[in-house]
Amino acid sequence: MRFAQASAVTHAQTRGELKATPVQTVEAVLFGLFGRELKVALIPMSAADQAGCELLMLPGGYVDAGQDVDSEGALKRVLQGLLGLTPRYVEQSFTVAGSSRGTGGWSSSIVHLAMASPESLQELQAAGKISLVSVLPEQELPSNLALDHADLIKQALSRFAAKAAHSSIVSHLLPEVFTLSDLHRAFEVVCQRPSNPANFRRKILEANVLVSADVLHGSGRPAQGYRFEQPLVYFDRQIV
Amino acid sequence: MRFAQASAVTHAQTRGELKATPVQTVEAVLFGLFGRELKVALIPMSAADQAGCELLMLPGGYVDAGQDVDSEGALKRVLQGLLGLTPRYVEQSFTVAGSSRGTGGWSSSIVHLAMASPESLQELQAAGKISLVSVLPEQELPSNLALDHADLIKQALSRFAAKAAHSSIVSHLLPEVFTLSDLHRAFEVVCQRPSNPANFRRKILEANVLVSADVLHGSGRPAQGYRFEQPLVYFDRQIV
DNA sequence: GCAATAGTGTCTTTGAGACAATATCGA
DNA sequence: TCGATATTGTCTCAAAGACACTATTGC
Repeated sequence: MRFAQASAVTHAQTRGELKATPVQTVEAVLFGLFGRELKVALIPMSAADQAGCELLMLPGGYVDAGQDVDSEGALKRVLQGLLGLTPRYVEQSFTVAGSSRGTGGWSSSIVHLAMASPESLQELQAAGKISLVSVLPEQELPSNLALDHADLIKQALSRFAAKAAHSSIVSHLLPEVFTLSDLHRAFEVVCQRPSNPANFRRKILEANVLVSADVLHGSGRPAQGYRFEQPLVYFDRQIV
Repeated sequence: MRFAQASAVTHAQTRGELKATPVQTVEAVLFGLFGRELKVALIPMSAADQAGCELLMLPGGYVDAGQDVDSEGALKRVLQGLLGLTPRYVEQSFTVAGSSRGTGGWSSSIVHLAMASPESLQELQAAGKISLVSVLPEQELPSNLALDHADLIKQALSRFAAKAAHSSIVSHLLPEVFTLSDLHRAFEVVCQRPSNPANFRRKILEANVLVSADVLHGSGRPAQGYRFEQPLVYFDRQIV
């Protein structure tokens, strides 16, 4: 449906009925953290669009110039409609625009970085609404991704990792209250780089951006729970 | 012209003749380095668009879905048509999209970071085609900027500074061959932060990304000329 | 007790910053 | 010669990393 319309516009335009009107979409690279695995939520492409094989694509849709006030608003509306999901976090990441993206004409996609709780994603997967695919280092993404969406995921992850290294953005992969071990694991997974727990602890505490919360009980010694004072803070130095 | 058309689309859409079709433009925040002053090139808004007073705006224009292959290509075409200028460097920076930008409806602008030689900019200014305004720290931008363009400049500069701190991107403000003092000055100006010449020299040379060129003669002791081996390299650490 | 995870202390290495000293040109 | 800028050397301090050690729970 989405991409069928894109080619329709192109046809119309070559016939001269319309001015060259770019198609504009918003897309989400929606991440969830499952233990040490970072996963991306993808939706099946509607049967109308594909030539037989089962293709996956990023959740997204058209901007509605009538009701959307900005791109993040547009994305939230689309995700709500598509999946009934309100992500824990959404931010505009980058735009990919051009006429050779396989959409049949000029199209412009504003790609967003989004995060949701593993519970909500697991539920959607159980309901058959999304597929969760791992984005591990070394490992290739599945080959049945539509258009340039594999590229978009890689780009989004790379920007996510860059921002994660010196900000608290990974916190949105975790519950409101978390342990330092949880936070450390999130940093390691997103930045794709191991680091020393003791040093991590020192650096993050010295940054003075965490406030203590309840003690959390797990499988070993109970750990101090923390929450971030602010939803997003930037550090002076790299944390991991 | 540009923004008049934007409202036309909105009118059409409220009358139901068109689907809600977002307007899409590309814009350049075009920087030039003049000694220790970083300046941005702005063009006068056409008389048709403004209500009397002289407004300035970023050079930019509509995407032409027929001939543009990507946003950087679109921007280069627009700058060539508007100013006869081919910038030394262009890269997509960020996108601003929404319905409350003063353009009379939903519009999406892909903002680019661009750089040109001071000579070419000076020439365009002499020909009355552009105004050059300084973007110094502390100092406010002029108040006669159209729409949200003052914001766009600030955002672009902030991203430029962030990227400049750990990459060689500022080199495009300089001639092909430059001295370490030149390069140091460019880093200081863009990152808006003074740094020690000796330490800068050590760090940039240890990065092993410069190759020696001819010796350059200035007003004191002649300096070794250098060029970058690659057009854009990322450093492990902050350079300034 | 043991397994498992949380948390502390400390040593070493590296890089950042300050700054003095020396070098080489043109006038 | 001097003024101006380039270039080198070295010292200090702070942050990063490695790693051994102790602490507290459940079983």
